[in-house]
Amino acid sequence: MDVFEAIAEPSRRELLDLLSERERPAGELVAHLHKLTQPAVSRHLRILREVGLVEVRPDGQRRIYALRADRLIEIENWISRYRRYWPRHLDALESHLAHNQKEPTE
Amino acid sequence: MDVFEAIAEPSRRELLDLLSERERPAGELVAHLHKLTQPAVSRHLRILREVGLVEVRPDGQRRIYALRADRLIEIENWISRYRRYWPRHLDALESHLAHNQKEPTE
DNA sequence: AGCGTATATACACTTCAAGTAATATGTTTC
DNA sequence: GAAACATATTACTTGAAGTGTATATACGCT
Repeated sequence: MDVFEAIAEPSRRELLDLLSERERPAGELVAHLHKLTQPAVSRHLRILREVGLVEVRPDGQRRIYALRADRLIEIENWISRYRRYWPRHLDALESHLAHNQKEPTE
Repeated sequence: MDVFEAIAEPSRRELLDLLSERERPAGELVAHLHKLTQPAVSRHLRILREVGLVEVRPDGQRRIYALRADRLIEIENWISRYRRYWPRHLDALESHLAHNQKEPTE
């Protein structure tokens, strides 16, 4: 699985978003992704680790996960060539962001 | 299927890259993606159309496909929050780009 | 109308991703 | 050492996603 496939799954993007705030133990991540069971989250974390998007270190019984954003540059790499299509969308982007933040999440 | 899932498949990214240069008829796209059969390319084009990343217009027997980059902003949206992790990677990014362009494509 | 071309769709199949329950493994606490 | 805790892995089911082949459909030309 590559970086693009890794982020295609919404749960893994959510994990990355959580870790972009700060490193967290696995259990905390499980608590946030309440739509999934603990084994499901564990599997997603494993995929992210294998792809190189997170790293983990033991802390007693716990496993502390941290973001490792280096390979996300591959996404940046690819998407950057499309930026020229929306030079006037920056305002729209901000509106878009505001709109998303207001919408309720089902 | 959403935008992230759409670009997870390398063939579809390749199609988008080709169309970012200029609009092209379906047959030209098939000719470029020689790893896939014509029906396989047609299915990928259909997925891209359904997700809203390309649009098509008839031109006699041919179908002319064009990029529609608006929804790629969702990728930009998401990846932008990770930019802060590589402030010093811009040079590395350029090196990375150069390296990729030199590598032979299998 | 028939034929050729361009391209979309149907069908059959394979692979594997995603989920859960159960279980295994390692660490800590008592 | 047993029990509790934290979390990874296994086994299994389901369904999605990918492919090639065959075929259908639309258009152009004669």
